[in-house]
Amino acid sequence: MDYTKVEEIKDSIIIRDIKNFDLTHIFECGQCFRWKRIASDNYIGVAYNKVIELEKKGQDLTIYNSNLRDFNLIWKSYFDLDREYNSIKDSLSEDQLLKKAVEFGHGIRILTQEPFELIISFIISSNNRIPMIKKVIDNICTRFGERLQYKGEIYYGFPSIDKLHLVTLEELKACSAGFRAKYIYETCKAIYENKSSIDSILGLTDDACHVELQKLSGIGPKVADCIMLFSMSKYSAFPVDVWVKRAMQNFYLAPEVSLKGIRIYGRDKFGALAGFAQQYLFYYTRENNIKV
DNA sequence: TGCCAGGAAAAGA
DNA sequence: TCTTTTCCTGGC
Repeated sequence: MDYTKVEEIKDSIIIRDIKNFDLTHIFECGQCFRWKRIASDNYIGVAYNKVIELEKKGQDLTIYNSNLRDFNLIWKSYFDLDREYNSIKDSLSEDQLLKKAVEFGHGIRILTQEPFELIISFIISSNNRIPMIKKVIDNICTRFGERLQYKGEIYYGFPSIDKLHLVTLEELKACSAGFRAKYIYETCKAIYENKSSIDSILGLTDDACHVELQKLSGIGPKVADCIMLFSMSKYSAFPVDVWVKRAMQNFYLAPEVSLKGIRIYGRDKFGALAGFAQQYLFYYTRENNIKV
């Protein structure tokens, strides 16, 4: 457990002595798209149809617009607070490059986000840049999500499958999804018609989950790895995007090794902690703009 | 204007 | 099975 205690104080909760927790590291490491930076120690975002505001002061984290019930039900697992990141970091730091990456992104935590939201979000991420991904997701939420309020501002939750499967291909295109609109449309249909049940995918082993996710339209190896890592607690996933590819080819492998080969090597090298290793590597190489 | 970034699907070898 | 081409959008 990476905190000592939780207190509820009128519409907010305070988590004391929180360890391995940095808002910037968590929200800027490419795993989520719906958090808005107010300041380095202050973010507002929407998850599980709730708006919350986070503020980190010293070693304490305050979650505004929440309560103890939601903390136990949602936020404790969302922020992966029961996990001791020190042991993960110590283990990964035996590798010299990883040691640097871990020091750089010392406050990263892997979130447990909503699987359906992540399936759609990472379909949108394919061949797409982060600002554009955020814009498309925002368009979808604004048009089809539940309307929420906080401090007089309007926010929108991510639409449920019950809502999104009714949306037409044209409406999805109008959200600037481009060629991915068709993938979203088809995947929503498949999930809604229960050809592919999210709950049953959740129960699979990591390898079976990776295979099963790729049966959905618009999901290949990288997107499947992201979904299982960021929403299904399957930590042997090793998403290989252009940044991780650069890092791996630069520091561990020959330049001609394929994406598939890089994934196999990463999972073999880092085992059950591959997903954590990938996150530290991704954040380190992207923030430092390490290319070649 | 043209070119680039960014993964999956479909076509080709 | 592996490799190449096409898809869409915003920014330079």
